[in-house]
Amino acid sequence: METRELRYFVAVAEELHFGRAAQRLGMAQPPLSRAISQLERRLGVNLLHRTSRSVTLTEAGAVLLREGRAALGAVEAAERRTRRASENSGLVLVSKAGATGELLPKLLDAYAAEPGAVPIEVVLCGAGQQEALLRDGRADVALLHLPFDSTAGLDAEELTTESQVLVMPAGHELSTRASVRMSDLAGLALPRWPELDGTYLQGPGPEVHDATQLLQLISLGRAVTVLPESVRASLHEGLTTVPVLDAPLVTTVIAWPPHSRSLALAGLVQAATRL
Amino acid sequence: METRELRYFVAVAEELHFGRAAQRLGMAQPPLSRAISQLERRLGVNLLHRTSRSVTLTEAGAVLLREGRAALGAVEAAERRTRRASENSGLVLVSKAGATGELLPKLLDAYAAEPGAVPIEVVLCGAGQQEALLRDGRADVALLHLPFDSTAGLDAEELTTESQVLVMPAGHELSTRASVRMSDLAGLALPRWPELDGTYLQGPGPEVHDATQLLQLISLGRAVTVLPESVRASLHEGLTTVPVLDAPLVTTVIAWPPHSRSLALAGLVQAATRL
DNA sequence: GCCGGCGATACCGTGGGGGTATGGAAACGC
DNA sequence: GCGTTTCCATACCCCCACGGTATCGCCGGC
Repeated sequence: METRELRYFVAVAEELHFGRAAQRLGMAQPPLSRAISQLERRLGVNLLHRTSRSVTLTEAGAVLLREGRAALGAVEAAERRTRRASENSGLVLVSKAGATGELLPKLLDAYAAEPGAVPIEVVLCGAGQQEALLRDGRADVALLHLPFDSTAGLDAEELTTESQVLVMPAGHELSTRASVRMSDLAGLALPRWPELDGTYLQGPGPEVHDATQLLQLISLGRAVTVLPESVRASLHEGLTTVPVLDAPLVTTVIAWPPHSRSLALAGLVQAATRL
Repeated sequence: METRELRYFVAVAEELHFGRAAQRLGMAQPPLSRAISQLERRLGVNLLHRTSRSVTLTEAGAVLLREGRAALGAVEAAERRTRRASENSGLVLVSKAGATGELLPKLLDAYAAEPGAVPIEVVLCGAGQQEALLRDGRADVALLHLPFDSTAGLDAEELTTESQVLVMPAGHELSTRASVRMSDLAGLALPRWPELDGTYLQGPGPEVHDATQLLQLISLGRAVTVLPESVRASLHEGLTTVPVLDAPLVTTVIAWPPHSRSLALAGLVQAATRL
């Protein structure tokens, strides 16, 4: 199977529409139709249920969509990492915007002080994006927060564990409490984070994709939220916190794609675990 | 990058010889040369140091070899899993030959008794091969033994933990001891297992690649070894064991590629964790 | 200095990937 | 019910790029 065929199939499977998929791929619809049928014939597998009115995935098609995306990611990663290896341009570290508190600057300082340190480029992204960046080679190493992020398919080392606090505007009704429990938060407008596929579940509460955005919404009184206690270091005026006793503990880990330990990466991980 | 180009590069990088690589690929040498230079030009990266006498990898080339193999594995996996999904032919479970004792039959029985169980094909392979089989889609789920195998890049659930015993012929000088320590084994002919790349380190002791082979060598008095205590259930006459007090504990885990939880796989994992 | 080995270059033929035009089936409007 | 629209498949054509053969250029060994 060629990556070209995979790209074609993924486009069709995502659009469920040959015309739009062809447009997205910058080609005409007939060759795309032909390419997909050829792929099906070569695999000996029906990937799509077609009527002249609609296209849907077969079970095998769904498998190829999932596995094909991963394979395309791996190919892209190979390409990007090769390019970067030739430029010798250090490491790319990705973290959620606004979610690392003091840890990230401390890590960067500690690592930079090591002999043989390479430049570290820091990329901040929205929630749930780090894994995709690692997977397709746009990043080499990530700071993740369990249990929100998943380390599935990654190597990881634990760095810190912390409890969580409720973040709210200073005048909020719960702000005078010494502590709260999750049950006290029932009915409050907790923000909704994107799912793995980038969409949002239905529900009350605003849709957010990074911490800055979220904190601003809280300042405006449009939301409250539960976050790791380290955010207290970076709160503006007008926001206050109280501990949430029974919120899950948050573990910050440093994670990287398996089998891609360069010397530089090993040094960074070592510096991180020594913090 | 097309998978064809990747296959070409991997062949050349492994052979370090255009002629042999071309032969392996079933093509003539000139188009291969051209394809590789095109790849280098398109990537904007030098992958090979060439003299008219020899070919070696550049640093970037080494990265592309590593990442390219993984990417090709992912593409193959996509293809195989798609085919298998269309035939609806159950799951393929891989384990080291002779290393699972009672656990494997118990797991298969327990799972088969569940409603909606699919057929499980069992593949037994040599040490250190399971990960490759999972990676390229020839298997869906594996039984691994920590700390010998690695779960890097896989999802896993722990099943059992056990201590290790020394396995030796009945008349062996240590067979009368109630227990031994690792230091007692210094100088004995411990067998050598293959490394991740399938080669063997230099050293005394025979080269082995599965437990059956190993037990036979022990019967012949050509080796002794340290294995998880569950092997005692499957030892023939003439072999005996004593506990090794300070050998690392062995954890058996069930592992699968991340993000490939089919319903059938989820059922199998659940059955395994309930054992 | 000649030969042998190896990678690069030159040149050619063909298959397949991509384009346009059109067919054909199904849903929708009136 | 018939025209219209929508959307995938088919028919046909063109051209590029992939692969093959022949040959060159370089280098090391006998």
